Amino acid sequence: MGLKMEDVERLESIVKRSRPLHRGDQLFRRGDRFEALYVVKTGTVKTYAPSGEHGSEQVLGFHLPGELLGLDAIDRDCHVCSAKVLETAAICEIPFQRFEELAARVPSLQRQMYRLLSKEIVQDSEMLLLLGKKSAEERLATFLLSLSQRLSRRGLSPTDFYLSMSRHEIGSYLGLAVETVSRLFTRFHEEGILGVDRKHVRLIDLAALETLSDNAPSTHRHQRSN
Amino acid sequence: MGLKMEDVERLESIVKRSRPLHRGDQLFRRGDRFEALYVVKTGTVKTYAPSGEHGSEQVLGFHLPGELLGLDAIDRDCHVCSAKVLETAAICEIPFQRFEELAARVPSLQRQMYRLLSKEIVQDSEMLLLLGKKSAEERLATFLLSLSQRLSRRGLSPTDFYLSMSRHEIGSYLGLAVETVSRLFTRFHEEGILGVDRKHVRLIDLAALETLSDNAPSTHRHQRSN
DNA sequence: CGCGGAATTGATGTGCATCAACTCGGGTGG
DNA sequence: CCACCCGAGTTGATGCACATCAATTCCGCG
Repeated sequence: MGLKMEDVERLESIVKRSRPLHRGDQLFRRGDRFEALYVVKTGTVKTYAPSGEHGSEQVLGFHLPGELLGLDAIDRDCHVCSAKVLETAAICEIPFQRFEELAARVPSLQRQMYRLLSKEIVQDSEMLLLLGKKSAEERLATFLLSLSQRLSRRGLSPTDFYLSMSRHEIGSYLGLAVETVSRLFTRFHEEGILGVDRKHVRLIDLAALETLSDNAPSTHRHQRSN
Repeated sequence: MGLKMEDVERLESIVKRSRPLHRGDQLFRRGDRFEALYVVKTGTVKTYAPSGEHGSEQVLGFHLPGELLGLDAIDRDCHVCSAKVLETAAICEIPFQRFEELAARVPSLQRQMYRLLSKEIVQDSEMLLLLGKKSAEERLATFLLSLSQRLSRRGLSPTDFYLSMSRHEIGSYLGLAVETVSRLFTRFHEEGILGVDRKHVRLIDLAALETLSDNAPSTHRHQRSN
């Protein structure tokens, strides 16, 4: 992380460990006053925002162990999206007020915070590219690879994992209809790229996925060059 | 801004004013070492990243007077996108190293910086919603309204402005083909929502645009509920 | 065991990309 | 100052990727 041991300790001294949360629990809601940032220790959390008025929602992200959420709330001092637990989760809470005071005295922590915020921006812009230019196939491939990499970073299997989100949520996140997501899973399965059993996924042909993810001439597709 | 006068002065003391830049000039390129953040004083700048390998690009944003760019580079210490001047521009440069030192001593500046980074994240997530769920019509309406608001914030006319970007760039930014953008301009024009003459735009029916922007039943459209 | 939401699968429709001319304007050089 | 050119923009015709609609099927759970 680039932090000294003593700094890590100081950081930990202000962190609160929350009781375990369960599927469906809300971590925070759109409009809630901004109190703290959250770090996922185990489990999965999704962030989402309403879209239109007919109750539909846009999934903004999935947060796996080791990942931070709540950064959106700093600007207006209140959350602009909601966060819901998808899979029994342990979450740490970092009171922002106190964190800020600490950061002001610890340059390396400050730096780290800037980096995190910046990384978030970079990731969002990768997502813009995905939504703006990629085909359905490319999107799902990219999504699966992203999960794979993020899990492996935490020492979990990069090829064998559990999708704690529904097909519907995957679709919303990727800008696709549920049915399209379902069909793609089936197709990837048939093509021997992955094994699917309900919510368990086993990535078999990583190389193929990467090819699909970059630019995907499945048959001889029309490039969306825009 | 929420900064005291003296703090503003201290900030200004580290800012460099660059010579005027002209259409086509590069402010920075993907891969360039991260040195500074930039503030647009006048003119317009676009940020973009390559996409695929066939030379096409994804436009990531347009930066108007008063807006900041370069935040993406903090994370990896190098720029992950390129920035090009669209319209003769005056740009201020904020050396990040020195800014960071100053911010560590000025809490209000620190706070402001966090806010800016957070705001960027919020805006990106609004863009995700746009690209993930909105129709072509909604996208263009949203885009025009966004320009309108941002210009008026700077005291410029919110209803009468010049598009310094090409139709192609608008399309890339909104995830649409040039032709679609062109057709929409024509349609909005015919419907009396705006006046278009080449790159000059005059917003006539703001209310209509806002309706279109939120959710657009042009005829009796199919909701993309995802 | 039986209900209900999630997922799959198939049939159909459509919004927008793509392909293809054509026009327009602005710059260049004769 | 006009003829030419070339890239940007417009407009029309066509096709396709994916949404939408419509049944089933498949669990998970009370």
